[in-house]
Amino acid sequence: MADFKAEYLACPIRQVISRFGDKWSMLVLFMLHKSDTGTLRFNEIHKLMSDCSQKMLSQTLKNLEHYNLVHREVYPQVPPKVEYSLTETGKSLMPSLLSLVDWALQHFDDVVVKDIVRE
Amino acid sequence: MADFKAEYLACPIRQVISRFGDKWSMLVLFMLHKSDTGTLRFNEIHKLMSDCSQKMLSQTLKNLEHYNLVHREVYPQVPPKVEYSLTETGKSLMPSLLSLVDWALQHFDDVVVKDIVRE
DNA sequence: TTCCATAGTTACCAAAAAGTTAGAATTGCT
DNA sequence: AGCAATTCTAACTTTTTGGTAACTATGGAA
Repeated sequence: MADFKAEYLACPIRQVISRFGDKWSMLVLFMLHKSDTGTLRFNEIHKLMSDCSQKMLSQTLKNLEHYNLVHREVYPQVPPKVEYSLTETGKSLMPSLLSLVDWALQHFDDVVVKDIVRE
Repeated sequence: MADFKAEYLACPIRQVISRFGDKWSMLVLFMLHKSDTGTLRFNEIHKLMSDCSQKMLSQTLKNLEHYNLVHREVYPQVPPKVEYSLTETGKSLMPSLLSLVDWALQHFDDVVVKDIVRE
């Protein structure tokens, strides 16, 4: 997350990658998209992505909220309840993201199996 | 680049991100796509992406070749000449990638200016 | 003979990202 | 008093990524 002035002049790809190209962001967006109700609580997301630590999930959600892709709704209860959902901007990213997912599924053999078979 | 068995079971997003979500891969693909002839030499790419070091460019190209997104053609000359181009698989990724670029352009204000103005 | 160009590689170091573990905060329940 | 539930945060460590600068190979040209 550095050098924004340089990126301002550079390609939009750089902007996307540097902000959402981390290990978990796109996966979180996808989970929210797939959810029936459109919302998920912190622990629900965590269960869906159990290999993501609480810390990383929290960090990822904060980042997505900062960039206005995810909305965070806090209910003043004890124990706390926080619901996450996609914003309109977040929703607008989904077609592109799903397109990437489709590509990955179609080219699974070219790209993924290659690494697994190697062992 | 680890833990492929886990990823095999996981979401295709993970597969894409873990392989091409680095700082330079998508940018290289985009440059090859934009090229008139469809091919670019090492130094040509380097000039287009001058803030990418030789080492990183070399590494990135090697990775993209490994995953069959980029074709590497060596001409046995001195000084050496090596031409890079997109494979069919590489070309097939472009619509999704361009869709992401469009999204970034459309949501520039929501996402990018935010960081720049902050200073 | 020394230099040039091209396409890299290598060794070393710094920075960033991610993981682990522990614990904070709240309040009702037992 | 002690515990449970939920959503985090802090301190620390490890892993991964990226950057710099110097070096290699080749054969023709000056």
